[in-house]
Amino acid sequence: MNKPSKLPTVKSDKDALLSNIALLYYGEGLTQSEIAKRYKLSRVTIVNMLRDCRERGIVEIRVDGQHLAASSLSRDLCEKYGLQDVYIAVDGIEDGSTRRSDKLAQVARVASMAILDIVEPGDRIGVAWGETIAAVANAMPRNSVPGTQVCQLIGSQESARVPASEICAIEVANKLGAQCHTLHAPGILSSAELASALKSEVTIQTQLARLSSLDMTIAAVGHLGRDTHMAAADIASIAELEAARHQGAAGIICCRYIDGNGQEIRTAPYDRIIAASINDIKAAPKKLLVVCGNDRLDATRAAIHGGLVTHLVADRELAEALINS
Amino acid sequence: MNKPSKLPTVKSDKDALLSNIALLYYGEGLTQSEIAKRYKLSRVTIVNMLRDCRERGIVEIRVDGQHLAASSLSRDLCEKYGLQDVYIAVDGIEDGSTRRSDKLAQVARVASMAILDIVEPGDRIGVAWGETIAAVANAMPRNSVPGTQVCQLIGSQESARVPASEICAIEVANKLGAQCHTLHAPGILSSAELASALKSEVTIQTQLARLSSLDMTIAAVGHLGRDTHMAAADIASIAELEAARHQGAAGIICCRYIDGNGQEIRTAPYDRIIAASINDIKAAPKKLLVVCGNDRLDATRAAIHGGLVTHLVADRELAEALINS
DNA sequence: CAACCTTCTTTACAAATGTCAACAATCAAT
DNA sequence: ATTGATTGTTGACATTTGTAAAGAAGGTTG
Repeated sequence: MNKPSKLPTVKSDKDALLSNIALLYYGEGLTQSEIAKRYKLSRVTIVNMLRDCRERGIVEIRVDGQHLAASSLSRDLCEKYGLQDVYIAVDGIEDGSTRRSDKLAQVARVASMAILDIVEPGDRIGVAWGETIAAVANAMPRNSVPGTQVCQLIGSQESARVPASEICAIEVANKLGAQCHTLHAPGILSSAELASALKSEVTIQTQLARLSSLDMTIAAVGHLGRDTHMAAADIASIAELEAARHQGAAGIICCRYIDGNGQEIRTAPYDRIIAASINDIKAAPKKLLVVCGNDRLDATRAAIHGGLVTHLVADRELAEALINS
Repeated sequence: MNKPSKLPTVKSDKDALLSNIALLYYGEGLTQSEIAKRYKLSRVTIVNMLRDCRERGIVEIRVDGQHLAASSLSRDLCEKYGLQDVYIAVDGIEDGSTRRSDKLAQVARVASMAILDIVEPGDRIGVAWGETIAAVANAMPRNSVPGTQVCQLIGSQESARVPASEICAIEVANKLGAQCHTLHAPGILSSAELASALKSEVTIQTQLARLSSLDMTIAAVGHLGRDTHMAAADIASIAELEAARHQGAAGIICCRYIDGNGQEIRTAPYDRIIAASINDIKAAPKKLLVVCGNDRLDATRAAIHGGLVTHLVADRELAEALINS
């Protein structure tokens, strides 16, 4: 009466089985042994299947962003700075003993949930570059949003600390199931002339033009200290950073200096850089800024004042500092 | 330097903490003890918090519907019957030893994932009534879809086996964060005259009118056996069911009889019923049918042939029977 | 046929988790 | 101040889970 085939194991029939087992475990709350009995498999197999489910994104565990942005601190910050949403990563211990990497990981994780809250189908999303952005890309769960595009905001550049710029963009795109527009140019060139020439190449021009019509940006903000990402990636020299600081630079966003009011400061290596402009960012209706660490207090305020932020993700200490300043 | 308040515990600051802990546990993969240490709480507290997170929908564990509809059986059924998607619940043991309640629970769980796949923001969704629908409502995770409305398809009626019709609709609405339009009338009246009078009441008329412009329906299909839901809920008598069967009724959907081709059979208690019409269902562009059990084979085929189904959720045995028939 | 790969099983053990009961601290309000 | 409710803690315990190692079964390939 049934088909004679013993095991109907065409390729992805396995997927269907995995999903069903995931439902029993995560949904119904059955124990692994119960499931094993039911399907006449060993418990070890069930364990492996469940791991598979998580790794392959068949089950997706996500945290509701609304709740992350629900604290009173969040609301206070929204009001004080005119932001749309503020998501706060709260790290347990107050005495600063948490390592920066732990803190950053948590901020990144919160950011990744915030992103899923903010992104809408069809959005064109600009992704910047840096330690923070890399952490965010890494933390994002696989969760497609139909019709999205991801654009790389900063030219490709190697850095000891961080995967290259296009790697970040591609990872975000993969996680979102988005089409990815990479920027086929280095982030920094040796002379302004060369940069300028490159920018007039049709292909590059097209890529840069796209950045002026973004729906959303995901960026971090850097400080001007000597261990800043700009220096670590050989984009700016220590001397240039020093000079920028003297001209009032309070922060770095998308490899561009901004002053305390968020206005752009076009000083070296400004014209050797290939990246989205401050105006490109400003033009996007949704602008997510992800920041971790009190040393970025001024930079964060600057970015906000400059209209470069609509949604903020920060750690609790920074958030408190923002309120109290 | 900081605010003097010892614990910034305004109402939902706790939610923010819960989310963060959920992220560490589910996202980062930290162990409960590690989290407890980090936040200086006891492990028991963490356990409780995580339970809270799940119960309150702060973490949401969902299974990707695509994978549920990925088996070759699904694809075969889509092709054979011209359906858009078929989701199959695969219960472990083949010898039929699985209790119907277990099987139904699994089908319902699969259905609830399917629903999340199918529903789009702004949809007006009709929800029918019965054992199956109740199970689906129960299995659905809390997952809001913006701008959705839920409409009760069948008037309110008590039944020993199943929570009343409006309860099902309301539960689905709650889970989807949808506005809920209940039907303020009994499902069955003692006479056609009374039913007719009631249907001309403006309020009822408005409610019924809404049902002709649904974006999606969620229904099950009943058989004509004597333990059918229609009888259990005192909507149709055994005699009436018998009569309907003689007139060729092959199934019941939304308290309406349909013949083997899915055409409506307007026999008793047809005109004493207050519920959506077969045409209302037919008019919806997305029609999800949830069925469990081989005894509904004919009824399911009938509903499909009548154009009352675009998406199907079924258990594996039924799915195989549909393929082999 | 033999070698090999993949997949699942069994067994065993260590670690993590859920749960209980009894107890402390805090806060509100009588 | 006493009472009660809430919230979290401790310690103890049984269960569940993750993981490793060794082997069986089936299919593929040279």
